[in-house]
Amino acid sequence: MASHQHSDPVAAADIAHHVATKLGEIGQRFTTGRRDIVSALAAAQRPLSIPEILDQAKGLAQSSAYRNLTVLENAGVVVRVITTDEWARYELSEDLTGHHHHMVCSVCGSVDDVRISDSIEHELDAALEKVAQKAGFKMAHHRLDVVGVCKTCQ
Amino acid sequence: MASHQHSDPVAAADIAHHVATKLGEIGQRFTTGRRDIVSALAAAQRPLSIPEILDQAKGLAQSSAYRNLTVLENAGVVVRVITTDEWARYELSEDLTGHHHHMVCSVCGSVDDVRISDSIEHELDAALEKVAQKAGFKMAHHRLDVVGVCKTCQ
DNA sequence: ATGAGTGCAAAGGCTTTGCATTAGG
DNA sequence: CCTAATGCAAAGCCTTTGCACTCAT
Repeated sequence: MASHQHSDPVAAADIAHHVATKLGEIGQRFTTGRRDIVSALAAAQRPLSIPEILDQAKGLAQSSAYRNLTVLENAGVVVRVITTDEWARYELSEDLTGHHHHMVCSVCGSVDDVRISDSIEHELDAALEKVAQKAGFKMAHHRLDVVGVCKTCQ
Repeated sequence: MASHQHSDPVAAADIAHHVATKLGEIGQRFTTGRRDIVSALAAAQRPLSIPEILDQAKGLAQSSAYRNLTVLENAGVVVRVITTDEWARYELSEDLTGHHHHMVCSVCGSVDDVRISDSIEHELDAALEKVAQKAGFKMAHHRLDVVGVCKTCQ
């Protein structure tokens, strides 16, 4: 067993298989449109907005993108990410990418992934669990963002 | 000087004065509508949605609420909070409330304030600053949420 | 064949904006 | 008085939904 470590990300090559399985579990097909979306997200290594996804999944209707992302979210392979941005962003779930956080640029709205040490994650979770319990709140997970100005916007 | 400690919150009684000053700095008046909004936010001790604000600032038009919140945000006394919720929430800036985080209920969307120890905040900032620098990102601050299920929804 | 998936266009819902009116200094 | 602030209603913008068509099983 991997001790207190978070579960490891799925290897890139196995993502498609993993997604197909998860979709199958809720009676959904792994169609071309969904395959394109997952590929775009897997390649990006950061949360993508709908326009960005549509750029890479040429031929996919905007409404289908929204619908498919909802299906993928229900299947547990995609997560809707909230930023200061006007529009929603999506990324593969941490089952596939591993636990990480985001750096959000307050100027251009871009978002990149970052990871911090397990020891700090662990301490943080312990501290949050403590205050959550005190409030009768059942913690599922935490969300941590670095807000600032990206390299390009400085 | 208060060492590494984050700046202290402004006493409740002084909030109005502080807000008036900040508004004055950008050439804005502290009108009745704005006073009502600030009072509602100060009393709530948690981020409020526009509907919640309008409930307490009776007589204020929705459009005025949006406009005033934008003005207050520009004055640096109000912050727009991002949650999983469909609608925006607003709270007084940390200048007034002190540094804190949020517990977001994934069922009903409610949000409550939480605070964790300065030592962990400090460690966290150090770790985030490190990864940010490595990416050429200029960190302004961090944002941390506990996501889970609130007392009421369990 | 037969229902899921897709595209297109229209509808929704929160937020923003235009314009005439009101009020604070 | 004179400009900022407000209310009301219309417009915007991202997102969702309806409906007919297509594709895979």
